Amino acid sequence: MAQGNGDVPRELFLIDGNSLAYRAFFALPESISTSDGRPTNAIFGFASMLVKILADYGQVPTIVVWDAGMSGRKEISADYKAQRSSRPDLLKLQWPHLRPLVEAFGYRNISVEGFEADDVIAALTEQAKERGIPVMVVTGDRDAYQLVTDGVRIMTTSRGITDTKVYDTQGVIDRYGIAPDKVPDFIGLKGDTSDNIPGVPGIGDKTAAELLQKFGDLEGVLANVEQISGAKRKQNLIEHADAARLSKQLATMVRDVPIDIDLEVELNARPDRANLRAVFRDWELRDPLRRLEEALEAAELEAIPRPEAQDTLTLPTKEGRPADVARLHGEELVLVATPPEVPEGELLPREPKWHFAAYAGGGYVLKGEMQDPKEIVEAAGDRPVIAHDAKALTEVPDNLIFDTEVAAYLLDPARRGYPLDEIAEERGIAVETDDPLATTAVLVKLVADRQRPQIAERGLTGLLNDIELPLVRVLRETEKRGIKLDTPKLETVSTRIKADVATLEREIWDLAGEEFVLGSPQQLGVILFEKLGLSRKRRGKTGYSTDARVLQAIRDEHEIIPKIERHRELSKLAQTYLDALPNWVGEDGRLHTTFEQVTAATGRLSSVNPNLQNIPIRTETGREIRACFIAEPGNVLLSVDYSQVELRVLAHIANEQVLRDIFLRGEDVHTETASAVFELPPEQLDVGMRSKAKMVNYGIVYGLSAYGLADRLRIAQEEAQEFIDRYLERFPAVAQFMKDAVTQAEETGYVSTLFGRRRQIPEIRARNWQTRKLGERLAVNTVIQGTAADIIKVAMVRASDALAAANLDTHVILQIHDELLFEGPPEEVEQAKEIVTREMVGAAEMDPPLAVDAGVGENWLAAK
DNA sequence: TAAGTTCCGTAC
DNA sequence: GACGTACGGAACTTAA
Repeated sequence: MAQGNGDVPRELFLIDGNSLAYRAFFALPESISTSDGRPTNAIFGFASMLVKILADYGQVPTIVVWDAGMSGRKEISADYKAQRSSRPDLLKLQWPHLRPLVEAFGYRNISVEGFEADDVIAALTEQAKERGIPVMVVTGDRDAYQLVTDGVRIMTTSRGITDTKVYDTQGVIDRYGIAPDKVPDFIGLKGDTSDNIPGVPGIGDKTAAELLQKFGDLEGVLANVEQISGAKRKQNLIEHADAARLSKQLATMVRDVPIDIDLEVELNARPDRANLRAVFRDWELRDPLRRLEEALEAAELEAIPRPEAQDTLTLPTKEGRPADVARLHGEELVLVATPPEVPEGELLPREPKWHFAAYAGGGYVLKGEMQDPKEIVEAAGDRPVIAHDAKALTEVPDNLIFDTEVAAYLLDPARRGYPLDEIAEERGIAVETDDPLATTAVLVKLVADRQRPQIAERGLTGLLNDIELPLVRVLRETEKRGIKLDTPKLETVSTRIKADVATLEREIWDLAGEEFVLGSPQQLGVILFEKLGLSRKRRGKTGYSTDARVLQAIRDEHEIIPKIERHRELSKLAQTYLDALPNWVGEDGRLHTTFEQVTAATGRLSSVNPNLQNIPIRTETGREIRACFIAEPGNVLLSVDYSQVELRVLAHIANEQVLRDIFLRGEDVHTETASAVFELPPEQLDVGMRSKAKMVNYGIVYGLSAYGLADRLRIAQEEAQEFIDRYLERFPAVAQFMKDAVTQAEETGYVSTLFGRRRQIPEIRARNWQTRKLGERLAVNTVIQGTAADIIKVAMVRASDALAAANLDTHVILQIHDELLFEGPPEEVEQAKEIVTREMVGAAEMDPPLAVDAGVGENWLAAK
């Protein structure tokens, strides 16, 4: 097996096939069988155990060893394993299928004529030890504890078949009170009923361990029998001394079995997935199959990043200036940079120095200091650049051809983060230099080389090159430009709102009869539901729920409730926006958010520090806050947002003609949906019908459930289900699309957007019903939300490019999922609007086509 | 005291 | 528990 220098080889699993098969057979009811009546309890248990090992330890090299004789023990004792000679019929039927099962896992079956499995295991363990390969012996036989030593562990099954325990040397001592090498002496004294080894009568676990601790080994015990207390025990030891010696002999594993096997070859086993699934299906091992799929997927994720060989790469570094990157030979230049450290207690160092490192694949890494990250980016010129989170360089290189963080995101968008050392380590990449930053530079190069084929295999190249990488620069420019906040206006709003909040607080305290922390749901719950005795609705994990829906439901029960609702609304706006936003204003009077490109699992962007994607608009006070986002004097804001982009995506992907026609006719989609579902002309619909239809439309996008819809529509679950059924009847292609998305997730483990973005959905194979249902919703929602995300990303790049190409001074300043906000001179806004509309509508060819609404204003509210 | 969790609410 | 994706503030809990 290929191993890196100094790497510990992977643990070799040696499984006692006979022991495991018997365990499985007796542990599970004989009623377990296939639908055509073939018994499968042993197969089920055996397979479950192998899956369990796969799940817990990954694709470990494994050899399953079978008995092929008695290792000469019958000659020693005619009674040895006497009761096992009659293998039950039901087990006999299953026996021939166990070896093929093992092979399907990619594991090796071994038996040596004339020898028992545990002796073969003992011999293999010796061989492995000589080669420094750690071993895990899997067996139900206690004899095998004698093999345990440094680098050799034992896994035993207890109660159920897959309920396992692992013992190392200390584990054996803790469990039995003796060292592993004394196990034969131990069994010699106490016997082993399962193997018909007699031992000494009256001596069990405790006494055997006690005697061995005192006298060392069996011979020591027998030699000192006079010192042993208890007349009966002494007599038994004397009378059964020879039986004890014989028992010890039987329990001692033979370690010199002649085996011709190349362990190095065995260490590379790989499961034959198709065959494995077929075998599991054939034996109708439904539950084990589900766990198998989970384990295979996990093993796969582990297997991809863990390549065969990876030695630690050691490289020298050279000090230099940014301009020296020109001397690095190699086409692609890796750039990394870290900002100046701010010393404790100081605001800024006197001479802020960035550190940089650059590497191009040659014999050394360039490292050095600079005043500004621009220096290194400028020095790179138009040379192809690779980085990990290029946006963090503050200046995006002209020719960014790869970004390891973005690539890692495309490969697995549902992860929480992509630290370089983590994604390198997963790929078995190790680098050493004399400088951490230089090491980072080399890691980026090696990781990129690993990721490129993975990106290509999964069809993600276009998404990366045409969408995500160009977007990096656009996002960075958008962040830099920022958006102006009308701080004085925000201040006046803030003063007024805070006064209102204070007034409300006093009024609420008066009504409650005591002062309490209004912001504490816990305290509020006590006041409302215990002191005032209002009707309790839902309970959370920790107490009463006091959320907006609960408050609304009990609004008429007490005059305190509307005040609390109002207080909630205003205090929320005050602390989240009015208080927080001014602190983020830069020296230029503008807010500069950071767009996270590798955070949302669906492909959406997110916005942090501050989050400018959740600025209020729905309530009146919220709209006042939104109006504080303004254009620079002399400029205007242009807001262009997609109209019903997700439902259009749904109509397109699902190929749903009825829904498509609604858009083609240009009608209001929710009204038309209501009309279709309620079978009424639009003019006969009441307001409630449209809002219900709207909720169902959104529900579909989110992966509708009857419960969720019932909850939101405040109707019975049955009624909600009926409503959904009618909807899906009217839009049958939508129903089909949902099924297809779920099926794809089940079969492949992931779903894809229109642009090929992938998201793994492990939830779909969960054992837990709730989690599986969640997986189904994720499958549906990710396709729609993800495709919409792809589209606006394309639009953002296209619009930005087109505005620049037209020499306009209008620039994008925010992206809010389905909306792009621009700022520019009023005299060019009409042209800008045309360009942006054209580019957004043209971002994807769809049927129905994309459509946008545009607005212009001095502030964001007015522009919407 | 710091870090993590829960609840809640804002956006799309 | 409970229809998707986010971020974040405050209260509260737990660890050190």
